[in-house]
Amino acid sequence: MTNKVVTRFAPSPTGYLHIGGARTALFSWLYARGRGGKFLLRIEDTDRARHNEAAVQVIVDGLTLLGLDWDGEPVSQFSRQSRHAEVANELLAKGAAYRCYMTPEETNAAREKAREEKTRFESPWRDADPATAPKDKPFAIRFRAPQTGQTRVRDAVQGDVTFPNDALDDLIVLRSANDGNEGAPTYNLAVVVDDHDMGVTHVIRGDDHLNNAARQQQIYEAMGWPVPVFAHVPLIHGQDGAKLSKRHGALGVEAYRDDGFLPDGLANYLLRLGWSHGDEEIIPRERALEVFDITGINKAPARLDLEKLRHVNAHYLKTLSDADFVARAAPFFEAAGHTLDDVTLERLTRAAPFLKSRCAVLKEAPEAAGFLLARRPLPLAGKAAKPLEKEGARGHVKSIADMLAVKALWNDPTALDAALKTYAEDGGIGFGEVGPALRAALTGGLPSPSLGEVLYSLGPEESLARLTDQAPERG
RNA sequence: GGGCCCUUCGUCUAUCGGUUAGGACGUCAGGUUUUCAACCUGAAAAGAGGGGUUCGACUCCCCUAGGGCCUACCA
Repeated sequence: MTNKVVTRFAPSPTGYLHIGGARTALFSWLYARGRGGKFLLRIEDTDRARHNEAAVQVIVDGLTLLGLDWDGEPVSQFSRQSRHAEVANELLAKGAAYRCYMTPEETNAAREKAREEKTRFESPWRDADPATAPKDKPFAIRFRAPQTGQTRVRDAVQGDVTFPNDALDDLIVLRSANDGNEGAPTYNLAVVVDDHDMGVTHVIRGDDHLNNAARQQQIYEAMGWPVPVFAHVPLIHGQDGAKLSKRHGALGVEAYRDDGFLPDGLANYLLRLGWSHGDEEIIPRERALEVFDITGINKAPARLDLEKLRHVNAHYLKTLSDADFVARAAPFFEAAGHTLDDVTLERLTRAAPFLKSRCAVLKEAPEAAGFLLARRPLPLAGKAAKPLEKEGARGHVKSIADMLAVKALWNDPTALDAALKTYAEDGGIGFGEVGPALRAALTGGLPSPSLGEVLYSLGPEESLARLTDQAPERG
């Protein structure tokens, strides 16, 4: 028996993998994997209405997209109902819980009254003589929580947090027939039972669960189970400081992928959001596995900053090999309406170094590759055509086309650049006399890399054709 | 209403009582330059407010203000 770290990610299936959830999943994954431990996935679908295969698939896809893997099959909380009921009955047998026969109306009234009188909500059945229990009325099982004193949660992020017990009333642990879900556990029971049964040692989750931790701890104690280490990480907020919601833009990680963010870029950004390791900004996965620790997590919520995300992503884009970059960008070209035949693919691969430096996200690649994708004859309107209207410009274009047609340097952009420089020098003219005209002829004025790279990317056939298109009319 | 948490440049953050309060994104200025980027250099930019404790507080304590979470037979 070792003290292996076991963490888990336990999202509620909402139809997308929330970016905040993705971050806590990343934290949990890093913490476990960085220590040779296990990372588990559990779906919180205690509520029957939430039990939905499609929503589970979305979460699985989202985690996979981020490069996170988990041990074993995802556990559905829904499938563990009988075990939850078993524990609820054990609690009952121990006297740590009791049957509560209150109707919804009675509960509401009592709750309201307690609030008005600033007292703890109490069920009359807590201390009722079991003999007086009705025979055929529906009942829920309520946890018998301590009425006085306090509960202290030791949190690895938040520190010690103590709650007055009179603020923690007796929660229902197993639902009654008054609810459509008779015999189903409630969240707080299910998490405790599942985390215990799954051997979870570190519960890393959003701090919206900090209050629940106190109630859950009471259940652990009532069952005599060891309490895991809690680490409640702050939620992610939008640019305006309010909790991240739909009006702030994309919530699901899928949306970020669709915008062309890389898994590593997204993960690095998310990692640094609310967690830091000195002045390190670029922390690749391997490094993260090495240095991530709960102690670096901040207590304050962080705001999502798209610009910084783009910057980090741009960095990872540059680390991709040319072929990998093109392969990943391909779907974005298709989506932009470009058909990628072999010739185009080859040109894109040759232009990859330029494209990588110019895009922050893959979605921008088609626009950056505009000069490659343009069809002859290139439209040259207004400003773009100007360099070619200069005295002698078209003549130079023609001469250079002739020169390049016989030179065998098409596999080396720097050699191509050098050849152009040499042409200018030999002619005793400044490069400014020929450069702009060449660029206009080759790219139509679209953003492009150095001329040598333009020629190299386009290849001899297309390059010479574009140049010849702009040669002076032979009359 | 009650319980709990949070508060350093616009944003993410460093600082673990003594620093010219550091870094990154963004912004601005300059450089490079055959276009657009990239890149390089530099600049502006912060301790919410008020009380304490201390020789000395961003750092420790209290109050105020602002923000957030929870307060379900939701998760």
